[in-house]
Amino acid sequence: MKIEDEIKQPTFSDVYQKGLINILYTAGWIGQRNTIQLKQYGITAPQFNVLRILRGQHPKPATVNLLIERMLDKTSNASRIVDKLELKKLVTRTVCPSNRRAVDIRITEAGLQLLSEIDIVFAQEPQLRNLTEAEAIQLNDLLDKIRD
Amino acid sequence: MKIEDEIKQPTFSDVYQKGLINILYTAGWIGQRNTIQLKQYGITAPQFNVLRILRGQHPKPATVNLLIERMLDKTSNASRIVDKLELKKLVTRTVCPSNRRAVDIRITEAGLQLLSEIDIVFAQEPQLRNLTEAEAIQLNDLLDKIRD
DNA sequence: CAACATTAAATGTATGTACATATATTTGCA
DNA sequence: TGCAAATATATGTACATACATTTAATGTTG
Repeated sequence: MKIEDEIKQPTFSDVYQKGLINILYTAGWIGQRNTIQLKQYGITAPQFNVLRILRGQHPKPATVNLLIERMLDKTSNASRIVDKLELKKLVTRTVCPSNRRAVDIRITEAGLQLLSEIDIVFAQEPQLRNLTEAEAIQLNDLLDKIRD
Repeated sequence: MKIEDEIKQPTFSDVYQKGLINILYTAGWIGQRNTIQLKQYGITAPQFNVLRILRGQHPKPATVNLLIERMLDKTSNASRIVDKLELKKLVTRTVCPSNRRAVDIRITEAGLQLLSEIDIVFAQEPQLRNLTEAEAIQLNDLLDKIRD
């Protein structure tokens, strides 16, 4: 559905303004779908994001700093997201031996197991399925260009 | 900058997965810029969004339901965003005479004045300035197609 | 018209975002 | 060496998100 109809705004000042709104709206639309899918696994989208970063590092640990660098939303509070994951036994947190200011965060076996379950479900229901491969590449190029 | 470098993830499972992450990341990037600009006017992005909807209705009132319909994030809590705007005297809230369950929300003169100031600043610093008009149109088409 | 369902908004709770500040550790250098 | 600056993380506060529940008004129907 066209963005004009989605938010019931018949006109925009120009196509740039419209593009801006469209990115924000579409991101919210995707985020909501993700939230719903993740809910049945008892985690939120930022928690899922952190778990995937930790799996990428596994079996090496990550620090809070590394998580902040790689999170989609760099200003969010990684400490408290790790708190929640630790409560669910999906990650461990130990003082880094070589730098006692830092904290080594590791994904647990339970965390890896949970991610692999979610992977299967997400793979079965591919996102952006409406785009051809060429269109998906085009989209990536346009988005990268916006942030130049 | 390419999304691979932004979040330091050298590869993605496919170009669709990459596009998905790219939309979420770019939306966050835009949102952060907006937040910073709006901060000097003492309002947040959702509050700004609600004010613009109310200006679109002006001088007619809007209900909370209408706001929810038109907000970029439809699941957010419009009641409490209106609370904050009312405290700042940017909107008024009166019981709707024809349906005493509903509330008529109107933007005040101060609210209109604030929006016109922000408009000037935003117009001077156009968003998506790196795209040509043709590219912006292409982007809108791709995003609309994703949500089909 | 009374009882129940529906609708509109507000409120409660857990989590996350944004940002300032605090605490502990390490580093650099006078 | 000792002390200030820098670094790594945690904590506090205000606001927003997500969603369940509550309150009040309006519709509906036997």
